Amino acid sequence: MDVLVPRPTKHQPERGDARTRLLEAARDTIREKGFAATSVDELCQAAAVTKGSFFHHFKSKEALGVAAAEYWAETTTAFFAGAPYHAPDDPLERVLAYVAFRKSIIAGDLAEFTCLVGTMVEEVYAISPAIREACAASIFGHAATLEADISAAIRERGISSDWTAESLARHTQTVIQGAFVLAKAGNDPALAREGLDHLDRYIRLLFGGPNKKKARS
Amino acid sequence: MDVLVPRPTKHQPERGDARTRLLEAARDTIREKGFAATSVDELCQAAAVTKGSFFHHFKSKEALGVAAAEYWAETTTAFFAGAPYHAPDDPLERVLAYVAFRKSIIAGDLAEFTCLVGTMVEEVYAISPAIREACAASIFGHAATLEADISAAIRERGISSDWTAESLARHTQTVIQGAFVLAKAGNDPALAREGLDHLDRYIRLLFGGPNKKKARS
DNA sequence: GCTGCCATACCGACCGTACGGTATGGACGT
DNA sequence: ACGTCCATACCGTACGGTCGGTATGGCAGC
Repeated sequence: MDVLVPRPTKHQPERGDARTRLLEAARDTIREKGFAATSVDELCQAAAVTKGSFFHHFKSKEALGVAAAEYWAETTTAFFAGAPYHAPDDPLERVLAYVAFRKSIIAGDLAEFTCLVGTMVEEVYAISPAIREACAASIFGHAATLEADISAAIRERGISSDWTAESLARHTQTVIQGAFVLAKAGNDPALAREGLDHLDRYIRLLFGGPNKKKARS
Repeated sequence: MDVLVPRPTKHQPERGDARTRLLEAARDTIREKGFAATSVDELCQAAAVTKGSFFHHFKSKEALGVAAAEYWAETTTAFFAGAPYHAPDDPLERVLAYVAFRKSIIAGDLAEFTCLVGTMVEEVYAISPAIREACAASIFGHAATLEADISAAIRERGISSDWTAESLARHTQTVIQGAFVLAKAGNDPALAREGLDHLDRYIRLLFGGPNKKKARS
């Protein structure tokens, strides 16, 4: 339990520097135990760095929280940009493929698929505006990546809607975040997948469900 | 599964007994700062009791968390049982009235309308099974109160569904919990109301397609 | 190419305090 | 007289944060 990773002593070790290791440890530990219940010492141990190193890279625990949220935003952006749901030609199919993809990655331990920034913002929204804003940037930034496809789907299908692409994009995140809460409460990932099924059904109904005629404009 | 009933004392009848005051302080403080970031001393100060009194009523901070979740379940059950959304004769109207009611109480400060057990379970699901289960009982117990109306609506409208009343009832809580997460991230209650609008639209679509928005009846 | 110098990265002992929890005893109703 | 309820004083420790220090690598001057 003592030795985890041989510490690279070079200055530019490929993605293996102490700062990154701390951010990864923060990501994993905070997702499991929450921000407040995660101690600096614990993070240092998990990342195999010392406290001196921690406070060299982050001026406070709160700063680590902000950096962790930003790191989360960066890594998830890259992850979803490279995901296969962008393949379909039809924009609505891309949106539905996104939902299916989100559902497909809900597996294994809860802390492996739940959302770091959703977890963090629940507990620190009132006590740390800096962390709250970093979490908001991650969530709403990710939601924004769906807007183009939703807008294109609205246009292509000639839907007349009393809702906007922006609003539906946000709602996907609402359902996903809520699905994680119920999965945690019930300690069952299937509860999260269930929420995604309803989201899929909702989107299909919005874009011409059984009783809806497609009105080509 | 019986729950200890807080008994009134004659000691300081005007303020309620210490146990109840502590539970109310816990409800308010934990909703704002989270469970881990709320200290026992802080709770004692807010409830105007001493630490001796705290540990007389609760054997540990974790036990207080469990009791707070149970207290939340009791008070919210009573609150929703007395709410006006049960009035309509039509079961579907009752379900929609529930959603509208949930939307209507989203106002003011975030900590005034967000869900204690949803907040708590996000941060303690992995470290306190007891609290997690108490939160689960509150969430899923509340969801279950919607099942009868949803089932009746399915029966009455004669729709064939590939989803169950139980599942849709849970989904209402998924959307509500997720709506709170986004509202906290964006620091804006309107984000929560937006989620409820989508939920309303989804339920209407499920029960017979493009019903226009309910005219004020 | 060695030397001196500096910035960055990292180390680990240490500090003040605030934390959860305990021990003990008194007030009060029954 | 006894159990419930509450108050005060206190304890051990784990917390976030500090500080003096070392190791490494880049670079300029010569």
